[in-house]
Amino acid sequence: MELYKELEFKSFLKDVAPKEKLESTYELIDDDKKFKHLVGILKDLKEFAFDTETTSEDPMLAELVGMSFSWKIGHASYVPVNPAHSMDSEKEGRTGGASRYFDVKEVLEALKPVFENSRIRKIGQNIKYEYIVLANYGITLKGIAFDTMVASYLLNPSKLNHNLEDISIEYLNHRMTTSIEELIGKGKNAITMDKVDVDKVYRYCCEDSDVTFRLKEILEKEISKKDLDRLFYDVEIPLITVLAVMEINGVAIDKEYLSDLSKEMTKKLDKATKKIYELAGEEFNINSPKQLSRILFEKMKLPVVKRTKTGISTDEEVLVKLSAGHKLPEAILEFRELAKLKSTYVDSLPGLINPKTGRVHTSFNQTVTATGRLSSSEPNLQNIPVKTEEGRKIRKAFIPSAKDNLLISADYSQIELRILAHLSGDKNLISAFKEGADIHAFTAGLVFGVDEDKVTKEMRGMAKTVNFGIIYGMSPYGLSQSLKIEVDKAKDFIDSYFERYPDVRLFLEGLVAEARENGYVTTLLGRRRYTPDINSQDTRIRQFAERTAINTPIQGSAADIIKVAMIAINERLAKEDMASKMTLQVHDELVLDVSRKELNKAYRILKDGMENVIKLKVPIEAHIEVGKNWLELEEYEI
DNA sequence: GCATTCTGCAA
DNA sequence: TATTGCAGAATGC
Repeated sequence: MELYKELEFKSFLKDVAPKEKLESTYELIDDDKKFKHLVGILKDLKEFAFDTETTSEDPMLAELVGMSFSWKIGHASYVPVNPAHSMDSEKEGRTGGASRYFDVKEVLEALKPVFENSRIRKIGQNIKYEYIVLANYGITLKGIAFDTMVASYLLNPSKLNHNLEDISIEYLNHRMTTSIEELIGKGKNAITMDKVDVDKVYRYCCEDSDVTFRLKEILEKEISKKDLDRLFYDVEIPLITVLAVMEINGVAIDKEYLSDLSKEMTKKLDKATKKIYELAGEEFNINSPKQLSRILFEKMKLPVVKRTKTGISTDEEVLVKLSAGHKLPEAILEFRELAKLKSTYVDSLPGLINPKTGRVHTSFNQTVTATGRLSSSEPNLQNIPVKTEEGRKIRKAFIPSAKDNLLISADYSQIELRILAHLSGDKNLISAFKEGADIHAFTAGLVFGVDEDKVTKEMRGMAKTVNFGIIYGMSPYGLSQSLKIEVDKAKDFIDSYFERYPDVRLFLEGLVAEARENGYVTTLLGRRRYTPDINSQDTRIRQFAERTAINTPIQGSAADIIKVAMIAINERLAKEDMASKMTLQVHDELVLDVSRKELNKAYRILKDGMENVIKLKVPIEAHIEVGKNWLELEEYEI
C-alpha cells in the first residue's frame, strides 16, 4: 500500500504559472558557415547544456534528428540533422530556403572532439539518454557535470515527476511553451517534418536547452543549501555513466529455451484450465477477479475472507484459506502461478530483445524511488522470480553474452540489518555481526532466552520475520498477521526484541522524533526524504509517515552503499581494461558478465568493491556465486 | 485509447 | 494495520 505520494497539482500549477516567453533568443543553424561558427564556440566553452531530438523514446533504438545547445542565459542554437537512413532528403525537397538538414555523420564528426573532451562540462536533463544515443554513434560523452532531473530528484525524491516541464514551473516559475506534439501533431517527429515545420519547431527544441541551462544555475545552489553536494557530484553524477553503460551492455536471453518453456507452460495451463472448468461446472474467465468471485462466492457459496474496494478479494491469501474447504481454490492458485509467469516473463521477454544487439536493455531509473533505490523498467529485471521452483526456471534464460563467458552474481548479506547495527550503535547487534553470527538465529536466541544451539527452525523463522518487520516499522498487529499469532503475543515478541536490542528502539524512536523536528529524515550519505504527514491528525496517515521515517534511512543507506560500490567497481574494471561488464543491479545484488580468463580478477574487484568501499561499525559481507546462467549459480571463492 | 483496479513478482 | 518498486489482464469510460 502506498498512502503518501506527493500530489502534483498539475493543472493548478499550469494555470498559475506564467506562460510568457523567456527573454531568450533562439537560433536555427541552417548553413555551413553558421554550423562552423557554432562548433568553434563550443570548442572553447567551459560548459554548456544540450538536448537531443530523436526518432524514438528508447535511446537504444533512437536516431538523431536534431540537437540544441545553450551556453549562456537567454540563448540557444538548434542544429537539424537527417538520420542516416533518409539521406535522400534533397530529393524530397527538404533543403533550400531558410532551413536545411545537416548530415548526421558530418555533424557528429565535427562535434565528437567537443563531446569527448572531459574538460568541457556537459549539462543535461536526463543526460543518460544523451550518453546512450551518442554511444550508438560511436561517441563517448565525457565531462557530464550536471543533470537537472537528478538534481530535482535529490532535492525532493517523493515527487512523482522530474520532467523538464515540472521542474521549470517549480524553480523558474516558467511554463514550457507548446510541445512539439501540439505544434505539428502527435506521432510526428523530426523525420516526418518538412521545412516549414523545422522553422517553427527549432524554437521549442532550443527552449529545452535554454531552460536546462537556466535551471542548473538555480539547482546547484539548492543542492548546496541542503548539503547534497557530495551525494550529487560524487555519487549520483558518476552513477549516470555507470547506468548508461549497463543499459548499453544489456543482458543476453536464451530465446529458444524460453520458447520451449512457453510450450511446456501452455500444456500445463490447458490442463489446469480444464480442471477448473470441471470443478466450477462451467467455463469462465479465470483471470477476471469479478467472474471468479461470482463462481467462488455466489455459485459455490464459499466463505468471504476479505473485501477489496469494489468487491470480494480473491487474492492468494484468500485462496489459500479457501483451499481447506474446496478443491477449486487450489486449482486456481496453480493456474495463477503459471499464467503470471507465462504472460509477465516467458512470453514478454523475447519481444524486448533489441534486434540490433540481440540483448534485452532495461532502463535503470535513477529518479523514481522515494528512498534512493534504483528502479528497473521495460523490462523490470529487478523482479525476476526466484522463490518457487516454477518461477526459478525463468532465471535459466538469463545467460552470458558469449559462450566462453560466465555470470558472476554478488549479493550483500543482511545489508539492511548491518546498517541498522551501524546507525543505532546497538552493542548486541554490533557484536552479533562482528562475531559472524547467523543473525536470525542469534536474535531468536536472545528473544526466546535460549542458547543459539538450542534455537529451533520455528524460532529462527519467527525471529527472521521480526528482523524484517523492524526495518519496515511494523506494528504488533502487522507482526500478528505475518506470524499468524495473537496480537498480544506479537506485542510481547516485539517488546522482548527491544529489550534485547535497546539501542535499536532508541534509534528508531529518534528517527520519528527527527522527522517531527526537521520535517525530513536522512541516509548515511545525507540523502533526504521529507515526511510532511508526520504530524497529521489522521492516525493512519501519521503512522504511515512514521513507518517511512523508520524505513527510509535504512533502505536508503543500503542504496547509497551499493551505488558507491558500483562506481568503484566500474572504475576498476575500466582501469584494468577488462572486457567484463556490469549488467544488472537488484538492490542488494550486482551481476557481471565475465570472460573465464578474467574470472578471478573480476571476483576480487567485485568483492572488494562491495565490501570495502564504505566502512561501517560492522563488517559488510558480499556473497559471490558464478554460473552459466542466472539460475545455476554456485558458490565461488578464490 | 487511457486510467483504474486487482493481482503478484522482486529486494 | 510491514517498506520500496513494475507490469499484465480485466474493466469501464
